[in-house]
Amino acid sequence: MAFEPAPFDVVEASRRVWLQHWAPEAASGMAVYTAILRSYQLLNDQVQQVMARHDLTFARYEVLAWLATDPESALTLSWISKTLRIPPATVTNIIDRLEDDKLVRRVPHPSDARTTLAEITARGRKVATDATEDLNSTVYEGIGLSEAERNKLIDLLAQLRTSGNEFDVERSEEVLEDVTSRGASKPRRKGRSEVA
Amino acid sequence: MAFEPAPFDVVEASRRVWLQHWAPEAASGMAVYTAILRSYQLLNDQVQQVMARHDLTFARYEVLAWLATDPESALTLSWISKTLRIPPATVTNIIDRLEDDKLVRRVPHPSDARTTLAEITARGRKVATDATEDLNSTVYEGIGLSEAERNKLIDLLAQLRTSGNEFDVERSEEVLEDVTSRGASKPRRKGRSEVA
DNA sequence: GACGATTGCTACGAGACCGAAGTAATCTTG
DNA sequence: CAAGATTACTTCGGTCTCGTAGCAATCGTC
Repeated sequence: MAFEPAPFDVVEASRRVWLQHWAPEAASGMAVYTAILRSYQLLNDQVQQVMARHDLTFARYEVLAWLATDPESALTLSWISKTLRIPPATVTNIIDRLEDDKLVRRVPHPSDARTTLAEITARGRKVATDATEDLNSTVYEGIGLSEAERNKLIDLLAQLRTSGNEFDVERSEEVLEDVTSRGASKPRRKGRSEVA
Repeated sequence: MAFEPAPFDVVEASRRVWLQHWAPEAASGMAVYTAILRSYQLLNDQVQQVMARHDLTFARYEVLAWLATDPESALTLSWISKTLRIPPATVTNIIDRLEDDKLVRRVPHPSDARTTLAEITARGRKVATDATEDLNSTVYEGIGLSEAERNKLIDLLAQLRTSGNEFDVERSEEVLEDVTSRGASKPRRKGRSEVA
């Protein structure tokens, strides 16, 4: 289960191969994708080790963490599917597992009989908190860049995501205000659970 | 199969949640991971669509592409496993599938009876070339950043990977020279297939 | 207010992925 | 040169994932 370093920098190797063997004009794009892929593998491996300690997968944790910080402690399955970009069938499976472990409960939606709410249990909240603290100290705080470099990286990736339409650029700001105001005393215009 | 944008920027939303609800000191690290994850999802989706057109998965393509540019047209399974960081059992499975499709052939190693070489076939080379051209034009050339920004991004991710020991930093340079000289007339000190 | 379109979720099945254990060949060390 | 350790690969079994199809509720439109 230990993470073994590759014998050399595969991103740089690929870049050189692309420059001399394939298409030079695609080399930087290829290197971006490969660098993102391998950075993802690196971090994902660490994340998974943390998740294993809490009997979770990252997908299950993600759902749990969003539920834990939701003011209603409940979200619709379709909201989860769209926001975390998890196919509906996979959401069903994830909620099934979380329910098996008593971390979440299915609740019918009060006004729309088609939709189901996932509601976090006290036990689920505890697991979410524990796993988050573990993640924070084990992985997130140890990512090896300065604060300025991290912000630059986050910014460049935001540009990449924006240009690739990874999220609804038009409406994002508006929804973000709503998310940010959670827990504050002022009433929110529209419940998060209703966004879907 | 169409890629649906998330309703808002989940990276930025998570960052705000971390700042106000969890641990502020872990917020930038969390945002880095989430940004990498979602950038990966964005690009991976595009890559997979290309792969599907060529009856490949990305893992199978990656193996094929390395074989296609190897001077011997052959690599040991263990080299593939270590370099592309694919577990041995998965390499076996990948080579099985590639062999089913006649894109690759298993060949015994000339001097070590334990090791097996995967050798690319003419058909495999054609598929690798077609898929690469498709990938280049469909995904890699269309990544939305300037050349300077791409290089900055590649550089930051290289720092991240270096600090996380994603590859053997000590020996990487030496091996890279070897990789780069492939196809050149001068004899290489040591065959790539022998690196393992 | 009825009917077609849409939305929300689930059941099913196939495939990718990979940990662990097993087999076989090679290396190491005395 | 004979164990014992190591290396290379495969087999097996389990989990996660997700495309497709189906069902049920709701919405939109005339």
